[in-house]
Amino acid sequence: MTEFTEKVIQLIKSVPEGKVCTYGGIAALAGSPRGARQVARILHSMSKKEGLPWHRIINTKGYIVIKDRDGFLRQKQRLEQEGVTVSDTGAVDLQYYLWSGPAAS
DNA sequence: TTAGTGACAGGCA
DNA sequence: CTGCCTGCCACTA
Repeated sequence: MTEFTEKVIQLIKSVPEGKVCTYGGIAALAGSPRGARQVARILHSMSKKEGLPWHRIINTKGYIVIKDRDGFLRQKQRLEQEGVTVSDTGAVDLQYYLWSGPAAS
């Protein structure tokens, strides 16, 4: 459990409902602008712990990109459940739902 | 140790 | 928006 990992987890848990954040954004806030992939790996590892709102993390294009088909569906449903509009393809309106960090609160 | 791979990002056509 | 390619970092065989 590195410091980077803890920060990433804290940030993700800090994302308000109805908002989403990008992998790169979380990585940057955690102190590693190039750690987007590590953020993804952390999410994949922590996904089994339902305590983390991993469904609010998407890629920089505003699209849900996930390896597991079921995971994609669960994420889409959870986002819509929080009031986030998600297209069938997994597209999210970043300019309205993007969360830029704790300072944005 | 090297090679392959991935829930990514950014630049370009 | 879509497709292709390069760069990054950590994990696995």
